Amino acid sequence: MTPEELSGLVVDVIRAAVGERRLDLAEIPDAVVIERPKNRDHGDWATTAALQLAKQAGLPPREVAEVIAEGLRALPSIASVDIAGPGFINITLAAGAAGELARAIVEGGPGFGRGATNQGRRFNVEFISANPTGPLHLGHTRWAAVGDAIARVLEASGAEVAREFYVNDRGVQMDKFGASIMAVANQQPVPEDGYHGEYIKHLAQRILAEQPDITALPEAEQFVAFREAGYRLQLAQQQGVLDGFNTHFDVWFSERTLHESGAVERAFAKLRAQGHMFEEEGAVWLRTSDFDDDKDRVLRKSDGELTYFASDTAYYVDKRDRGFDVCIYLLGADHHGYVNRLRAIASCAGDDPNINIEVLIGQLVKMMKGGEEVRLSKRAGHMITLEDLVEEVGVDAARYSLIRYPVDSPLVLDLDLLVKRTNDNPVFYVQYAHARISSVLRNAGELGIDWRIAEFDPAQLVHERELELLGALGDFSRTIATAAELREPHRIARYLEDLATLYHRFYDNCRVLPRGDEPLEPMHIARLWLCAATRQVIANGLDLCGVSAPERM
RNA sequence: GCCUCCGUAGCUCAGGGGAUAGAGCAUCAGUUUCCGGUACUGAGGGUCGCAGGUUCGAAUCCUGCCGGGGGCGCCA
Repeated sequence: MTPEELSGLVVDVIRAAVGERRLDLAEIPDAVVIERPKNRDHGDWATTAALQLAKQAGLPPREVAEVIAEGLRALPSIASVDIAGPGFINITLAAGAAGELARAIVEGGPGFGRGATNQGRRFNVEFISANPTGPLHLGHTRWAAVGDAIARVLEASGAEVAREFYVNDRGVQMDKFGASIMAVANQQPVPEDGYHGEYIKHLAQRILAEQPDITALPEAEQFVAFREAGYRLQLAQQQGVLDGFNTHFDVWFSERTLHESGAVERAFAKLRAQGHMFEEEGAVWLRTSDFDDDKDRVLRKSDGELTYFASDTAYYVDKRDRGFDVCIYLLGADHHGYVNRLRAIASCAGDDPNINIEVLIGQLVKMMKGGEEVRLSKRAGHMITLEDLVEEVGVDAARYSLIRYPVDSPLVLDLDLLVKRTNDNPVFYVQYAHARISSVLRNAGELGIDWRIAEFDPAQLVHERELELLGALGDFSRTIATAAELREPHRIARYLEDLATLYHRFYDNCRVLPRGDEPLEPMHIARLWLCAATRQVIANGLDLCGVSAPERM
């Protein structure tokens, strides 16, 4: 039985009790909270329904619990019900009912655990959005992993999701970038405020190889040619690297197209109609201070130039025009000052900033190697890039370790640890469990055991370790739903680590395959189903992290 | 000055108002005729930064302080 099914049973019992006037409730809940008790002595599952409903029922929680417990005890799939503490209801399932979950998981396959809490909602998840003026650094790498995982988790909750990368291909930084490449190509010193990385030299060399006559162009033309060629090459570099990082964007949105397509004018028209635009000192402003922002923002400077803020504004309006219900932004902590102004944009556009826009702020990433912090600097020559990290630890370890912490906690990656193939390294611990199960199932095949077509008797699963494992498996759906709702994919990783531990404990105590010349018993088949179910959940969970589930390692 | 994040075991960190606050590492002590020991079992280790408040109940929510990271001024 899945916890969702159990929740349904509890609701049925409550409804019946209300019908018989044993409970007096104005409103019967659609579902109740079903949790695994921390202490296994308390049974398979627990619900706080009585505590939640006591006030409404006008009864002490324990009396409400007694009514619910009585109804549950009459059900054949429930072995026993206890009331504890202030009114917890602890439930132990009948032998076969708990084990049926393994069948549901195996039959559910890759789709097991998915939910519908976000069915029908369209999300735009924007992340990284680096300038196309250099390689992606470690901060970008965190967003690549986390943003993609958030998108995956949202999809698993039924949502339609677009992953979007905003390309800042307009403005001063692009010009500095172009000027830097041109300077190097002409063997001149790079401007003081330009880009100095080694990659600038490589870009210059490639462009010179492709366009040998480029330095013969007049300076103004040459500058544009270098800038555009560098842009094309650098963007392609970022795209290739992200592709290799298992992060695939649906939309690469160029800031230039925002201006060329008339999106800026459309956005301005909308904001003007909403009544939040005004002119002062020759500049055009958005009155964001009408909302949470601490001051008004300039859209068009007095010299006629559009500000970066104007692009942000038009971009948001454009996303909403494209039909997204919720626009999620992932920004680094160094951009946290943008939160209020972004939310104010939504408000000025007539949207609800608590519904249509979400800005997630992530703390920055540090990296340790040999006990020393490696400093990051986009402008400096010594830059730690996504490729550097992947080269050292691989895509799986990189993604997993970036995902397994809440984004609002600062992250320190210990490279020396991440290359270890031991269980200090959580991704190996989880992947190892998957490989170990795969091995057991392979061995079953070699013994001629086809557990899939053999009859599965779930009542065979009665060992304490088996029930523990089943309980954890049953928590997977709720973990996904919570991770999606809170935009916290790290919960998936933590869940997988707990699940792996419980699998190892089961494996240590419960022999799965018949030994030597032992006959094949129904218990063996049942345990193989449990193994297969566990492997499926681990694989599904790793997929939500964008991490591979190896059958051998 | 204002904003924001953090403060939980020796270390790195989980813990969306619920039962005795958890995990990994580290330390110490154990476990294997045969399915992957890259595993498992046990022990020690805590005024959950401090003080108030909200309520049946607070590590969790609110306020104030202390300590630390980061940010903010027609810049991109």
